[in-house]
Amino acid sequence: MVANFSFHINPHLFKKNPEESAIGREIVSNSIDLINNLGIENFTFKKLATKIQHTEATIYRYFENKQMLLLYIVSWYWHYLDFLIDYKIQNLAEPKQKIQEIISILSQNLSETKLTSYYNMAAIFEIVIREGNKVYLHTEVKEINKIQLYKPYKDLCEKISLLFQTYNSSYKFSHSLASTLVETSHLHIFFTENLPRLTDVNEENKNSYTHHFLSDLIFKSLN
Amino acid sequence: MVANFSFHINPHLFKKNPEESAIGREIVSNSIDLINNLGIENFTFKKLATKIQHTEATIYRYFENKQMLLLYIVSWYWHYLDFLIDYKIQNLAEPKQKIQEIISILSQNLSETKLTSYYNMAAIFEIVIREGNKVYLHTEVKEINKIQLYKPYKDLCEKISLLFQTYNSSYKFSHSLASTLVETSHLHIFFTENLPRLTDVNEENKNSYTHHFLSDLIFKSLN
DNA sequence: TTAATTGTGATAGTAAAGCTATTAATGTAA
DNA sequence: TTACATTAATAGCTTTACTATCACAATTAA
Repeated sequence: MVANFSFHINPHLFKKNPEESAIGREIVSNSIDLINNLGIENFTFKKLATKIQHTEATIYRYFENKQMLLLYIVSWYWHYLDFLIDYKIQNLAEPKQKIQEIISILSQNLSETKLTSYYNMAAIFEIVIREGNKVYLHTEVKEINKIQLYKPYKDLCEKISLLFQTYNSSYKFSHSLASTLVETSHLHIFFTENLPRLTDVNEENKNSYTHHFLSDLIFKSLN
Repeated sequence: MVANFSFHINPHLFKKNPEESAIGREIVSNSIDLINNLGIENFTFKKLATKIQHTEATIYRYFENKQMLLLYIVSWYWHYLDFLIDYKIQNLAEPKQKIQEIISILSQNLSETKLTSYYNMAAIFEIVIREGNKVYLHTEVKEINKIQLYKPYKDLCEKISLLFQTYNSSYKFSHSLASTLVETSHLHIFFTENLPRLTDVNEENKNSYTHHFLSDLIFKSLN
């Protein structure tokens, strides 16, 4: 399926809406590739400017700094996930099936769950896994939270949390379990690839490992 | 209890061992306060140099860059945790009690579990919670892993994992559960403080919340 | 005792990163 | 046609990140 996603993005994320001009779209789309290749620490607006044949100052007209651009990309992912979850579970009858589907999406059995878009989705996933929690793990978290920039993440957790409640209304930690599911899925995809001794992955179970672990974790908590 | 911890720190972490000179100890001890106050992104060797009345170049004689200094601090914490766990569980008979004790330590019911040291322990904890996973969430993770700089973290997970196995030998994800326990404890301490809607914390359960959630998560997984 | 060696921190840089004030060009409205 | 507003480019500045070299003191060697 090919769709043109357009989510309501919090205007505090940018100085000028990058969706509304060709240069803006070039900035976002090329930054996704560049951040993925270099990592956010080595990524600079200068390098991006060179890549898209414009000047640094032009990029500063759209984004306050590279951290805001990263948050823009990660926000886009949160909205995308929210949308994808709705899309995937709408025809499933049982809460259990819906939860299983969410776990599948987060474990990235990608071929089946991916929706394509204008952006390089594989690069966005890698960015979110490696850089995602840097958008809140810093000293300005409270100020950024005040202007609602983490709302899409909270909404996503709220959605998953409600499903958990539907499945087992006596469970006391549904929000925590939802955020833990999202965070643990990202970390585990990173660990299985880079630090496998922090997991129990091996050659045989490689493809399904993260999915199995997350299913075990979530359903044992909920039952 | 007051103790003078001295762990075997991997020599790749520094250019010159900071434990072996007064200036080296000043560098580490003051960097802990400064990184805690500024965050690793705003922390610079120049600011640290000003604080300790020496030059930037002096600091560069000890540490390659601020990321290595952060990894030094986080490594110190991993060793400390490993030591503290041994110290706290040695007199406990049952695996269940031992696991409960580890969860207590990680939930930071601090007053009881803290061992004091030359360094500002409260600052180290805050650094680990906010900056800890930045030491591996980057593009050079594989090179750093090759020179064994994550070994103390892996050893810590191995220790916790073995306890899980003793408690329930049929559980298949003991390493994953160990790393998830450590990571989730850090994230949840951060969330309850800064992004409470990602959890189910409230005014009444505030103090014990993280501990309850982690206990529920771990023992349901293991039973 | 003097000369050579070694280990230390200080000085003084450079290149890149991060950001901004000003100017120039283009499009729109009166 | 002129005034105004929007947008990008130019050129800069400050800070960060890092390094080459120097100076000094302690140690050792002749």
